[in-house]
Amino acid sequence: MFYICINFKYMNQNFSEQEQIRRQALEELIALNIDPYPSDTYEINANTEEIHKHFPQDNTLYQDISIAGRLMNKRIMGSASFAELQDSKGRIQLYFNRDEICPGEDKLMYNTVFKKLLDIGDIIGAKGFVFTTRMGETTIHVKEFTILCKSLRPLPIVKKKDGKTYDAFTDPEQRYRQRYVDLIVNPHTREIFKKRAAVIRNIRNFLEELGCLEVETPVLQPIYGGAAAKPFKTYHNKLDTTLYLRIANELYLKRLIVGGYDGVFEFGKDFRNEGMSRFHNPEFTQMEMYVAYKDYYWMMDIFEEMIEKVVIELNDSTIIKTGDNTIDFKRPWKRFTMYEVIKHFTGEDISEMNESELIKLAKKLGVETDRYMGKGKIIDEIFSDKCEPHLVQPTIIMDYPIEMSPLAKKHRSKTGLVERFEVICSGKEICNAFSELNDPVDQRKRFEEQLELGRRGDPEAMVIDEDFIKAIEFGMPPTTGLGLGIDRFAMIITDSKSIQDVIFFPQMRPDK
RNA sequence: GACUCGGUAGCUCAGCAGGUAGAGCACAUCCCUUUUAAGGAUGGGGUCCUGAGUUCGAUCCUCAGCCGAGUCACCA
Repeated sequence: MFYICINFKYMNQNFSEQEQIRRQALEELIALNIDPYPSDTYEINANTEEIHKHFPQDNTLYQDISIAGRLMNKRIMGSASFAELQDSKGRIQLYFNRDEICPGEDKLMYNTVFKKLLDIGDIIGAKGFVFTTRMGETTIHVKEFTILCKSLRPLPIVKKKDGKTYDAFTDPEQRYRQRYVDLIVNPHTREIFKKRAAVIRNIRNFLEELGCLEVETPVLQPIYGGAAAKPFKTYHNKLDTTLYLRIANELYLKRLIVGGYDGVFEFGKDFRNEGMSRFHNPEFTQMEMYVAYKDYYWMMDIFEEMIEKVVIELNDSTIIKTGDNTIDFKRPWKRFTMYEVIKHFTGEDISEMNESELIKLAKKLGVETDRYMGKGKIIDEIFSDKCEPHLVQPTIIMDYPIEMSPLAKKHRSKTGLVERFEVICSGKEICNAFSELNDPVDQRKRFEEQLELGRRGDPEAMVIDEDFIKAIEFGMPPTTGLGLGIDRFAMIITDSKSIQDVIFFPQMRPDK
């Protein structure tokens, strides 16, 4: 009669059979005086990547190794068995032989501990030597193993053969909600986040070499500003005041330029209480930088240089395949003014148009407008709708209408425009930059125009930041600033379809 | 927010004119001293997303809800 002894303790707790069995194995280990969660350091002197890199060529190496990782597979063949160990670098096969694990009469470590009590997902340490099996696979001949952590939940087992993947753990919801499982089981996911980290590291190095100071500014702000967006609102009890989670870093970073730094930058989370999509997560990472005594032309050059360098560093080439597009980041990129690019894609010269003519044009082009949209916003709509999606290669679009850029400096020669540029790539904006407005009188006027837009109903109109005006009344040197969406850029670099693929824990509805 | 698709075992999925479910992997028992997604045999495992309705009977049909994915709309 078939019979499994399941401990009563676990019967009524809604554990699945596999969870019950693992909990029982845990108890049996304890009963055998084996600590399933030992605290000592486990000394390691090899990793899977190194072994695979050097071993078959020089088989005198790795004859006395100690390695640790997660058990990902077990193939028991009687008194000789194979398993797979996964560490942070990759995987390697382990060979277990009963009489070597247990040289004496007592075969417990092999027959019971290895064969029965060790499960896929457990973390173990192994000591032994590396050899090549008859099948030609580099393998660790294990002479001794140690349980470092018992796993109580079964892991999805992804298998591969001839480049085909079986039983892949692919359900996006589960991958995002249980990112730890995704990371264990899908090596590609770990690579994406290493690349993301490398993007940030390379940008940071570049900016430090440029002489900029990395700074941190408040996330909790009494007045949000620096962008057109809806904020998250929160409350500080002791101060009895409403605070907002920042939507941009801009106004604080410019205060630091007022304070006398020549260049500052910040990698920061910004928060926008708006829709979510594969391009939008409520919290996202932005790098903003401000450099004194420079203008937006200088920034265009520096940004091109920085991105080209980062792409080469990560990719060994300036060419990146992303989605259906092949993008070449090689300098110099094409540069157009906004009016030029609109003329190019719509055939319309809008440079002399007033608001009502623009509304008429938008209608003609099938671009929706709202009552509260000002001239700048309508132009932006036309651009976003009719031009942006066509711009695949990195392209600098410059000289924006003044109405949609309340923090940018008036253009030195073109009336009605500001010295602002964006870089569009793969149909999406990846950065936004200007010659910063440092005329406090003009700045106050611009804020007031925003108030007017707010009165007309624009939910994203900016509010006046009196302290910021005060700061620039003390005098801010001519400055150029730039914001780079790190998530969006990481999507391009890692060929990810969704922003959720480049954020470890994307925002999800609470799990029910 | 609108539309489309989906939610069945730990994982990947099948199923059904409406008669309370299947496969592979994983798991368990036994056999097996170099196997390669995958040795052999046997076996256990499911509130078929939730709730209501239709029905003798619903995993399946209807309605509502929850969650997710994709497309579109807005912000980066």
